[in-house]
Amino acid sequence: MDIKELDMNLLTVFDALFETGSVTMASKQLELSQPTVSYGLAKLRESFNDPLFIRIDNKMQPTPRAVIMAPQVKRVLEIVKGDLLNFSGFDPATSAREYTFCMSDIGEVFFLPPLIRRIWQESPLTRLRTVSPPPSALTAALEDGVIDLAVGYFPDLRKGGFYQQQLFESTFVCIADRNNAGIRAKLTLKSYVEAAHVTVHFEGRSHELIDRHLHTMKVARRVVLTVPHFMTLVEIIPQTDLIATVPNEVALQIAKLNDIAIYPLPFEAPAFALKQFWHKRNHDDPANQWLRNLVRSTFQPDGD
DNA sequence: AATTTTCCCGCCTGCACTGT
DNA sequence: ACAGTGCAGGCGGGAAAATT
Repeated sequence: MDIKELDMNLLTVFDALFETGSVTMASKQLELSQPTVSYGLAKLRESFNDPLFIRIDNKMQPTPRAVIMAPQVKRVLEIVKGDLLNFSGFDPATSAREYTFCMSDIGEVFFLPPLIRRIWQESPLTRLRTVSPPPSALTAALEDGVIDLAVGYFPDLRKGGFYQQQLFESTFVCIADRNNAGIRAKLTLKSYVEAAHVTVHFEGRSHELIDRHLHTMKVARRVVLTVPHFMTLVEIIPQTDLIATVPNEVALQIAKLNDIAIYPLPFEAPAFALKQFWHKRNHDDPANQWLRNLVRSTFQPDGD
């Protein structure tokens, strides 16, 4: 017999009949009508080409074939009930899944170390990968499931079908060499305007925020160098008189790696939100939910 | 070409009844 | 008293048609 010809629901009828020895009792146990169980028994008889249960007085006695089948049927039902229907889908302790994050280079430096610690505490077999696709490709990569989570500043992710959650708010500061000739103790608007600037044009586009802000303030700065990575600043700043306007977290990371000075901007700097983004296809995925909760609790000020 | 909608057929169920 | 059968109604699945 082909498995397609067997109605799996009939196995529960078989099991109830074997346990109760009665069509009526089996129908009560299964919450079906008595004729339904009788019809089910007829189908079982046809499927297995055996009477299976024979009425002797007022009891349905199993045939030798039914006696052999009974423990096998029970095992199948236990597998379905226990392993298939109670499938929670994800256990961080045993999961060996690989997750792909989208982050800027400084995002990797800032977000990854604490995140890796938390992830491996709960899920030691998990593997991680970070990528920095261009903004035009990020949407498709999240949609296609190539990227599980984007963490940082991604103003281009405005299309429908995405969820986002704010982690914290950041603003800008200025970094410069401690012995920068143009700055003494405090950064003034005059020295800011007169200084030579290095800017970072990376895919995350946070630089556009400060550019727009300076434009509305009608403040012109002299940009003499543009680089694609924040990490370049680690070596450039201490070796030149260039200054850079960067997110606060970037400045703190760079200051850890080289001896640089951090100054508040001589004007009110715009704030911007660092968020995590995910596509709706991953919204209900238990593994992605676990990952998002971990990111949230690691970086949200009121997270646990 | 893929997805959604519609329609039809077959199966399941409950009721009523007969058989054991 | 309980198993089994026939019948009618309702529902679901699959195929075909329509739509995007």
